[in-house]
Amino acid sequence: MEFIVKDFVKVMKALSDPNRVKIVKMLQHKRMCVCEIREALQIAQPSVSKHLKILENAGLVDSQKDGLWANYHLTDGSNSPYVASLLGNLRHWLEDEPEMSEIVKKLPAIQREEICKR
Amino acid sequence: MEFIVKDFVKVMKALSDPNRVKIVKMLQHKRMCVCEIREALQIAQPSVSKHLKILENAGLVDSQKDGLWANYHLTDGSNSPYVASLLGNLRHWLEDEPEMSEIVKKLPAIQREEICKR
DNA sequence: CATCTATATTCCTTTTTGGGAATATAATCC
DNA sequence: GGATTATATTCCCAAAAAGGAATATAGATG
Repeated sequence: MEFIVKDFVKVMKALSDPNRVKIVKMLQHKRMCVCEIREALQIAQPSVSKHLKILENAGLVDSQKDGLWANYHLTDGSNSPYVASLLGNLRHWLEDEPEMSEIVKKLPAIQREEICKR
Repeated sequence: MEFIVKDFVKVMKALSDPNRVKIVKMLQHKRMCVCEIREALQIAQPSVSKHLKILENAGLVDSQKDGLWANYHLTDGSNSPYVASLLGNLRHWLEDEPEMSEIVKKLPAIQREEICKR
């Protein structure tokens, strides 16, 4: 498999938005559905869907349908060395960052059943 | 030193443009002035200067004035773990990529003295 | 089948980005 | 000092990106 500049740029672009970086960091902790992410980031649902699509196209995340819900999770990066490396590094990068810590702290309180239905 | 999401995003953004990635890859081979980069990429001089500024602000490159010339070179990445990691990986990433190989092949022929004066 | 709900898509607006022409700046050379 | 030259900056335009409201879609449930 041949990787070209465009593939690399696609991964960099995917990670060059604060909200998308936050999504990746959150998914390190648990798989999440769109409305959970929406609640954590406090942005509109279509925006979340679009961010997820960009991350998916870059090979960073994948999703699994479960009834009405779409559960998003990080990939193993086996399809791209850039994805593998970045996801690996992001395990420790930004781990103690204030903005991230705050969101991660909120995660356990975000329960799908209580948040959706809106 | 504390690194926040914004610092990470700045590095990703800097590397999310094909021309800037090419500049980084070229600088792995030799320090270059603006007009040499301009010749290699075939884009206008102000565009080169602006790309270099973005790379510089992200901590990826630095420059040294030498008379009229500004010699740009890669940093050692000691100011940011993200820069260090990415510059390290980019030593081997895209190394045999067709678009990159072509540019690198042209590098030796690009001589400052013959190219400038335009 | 009608309704509800989670997500995706479309559409529109605002902001950001990349590009180049023109201009400014600073160093060199006569 | 005046001309030349390499680079930086400004300005403007076109394309891309991010955001949300509205809408479409698909699965679940009565």
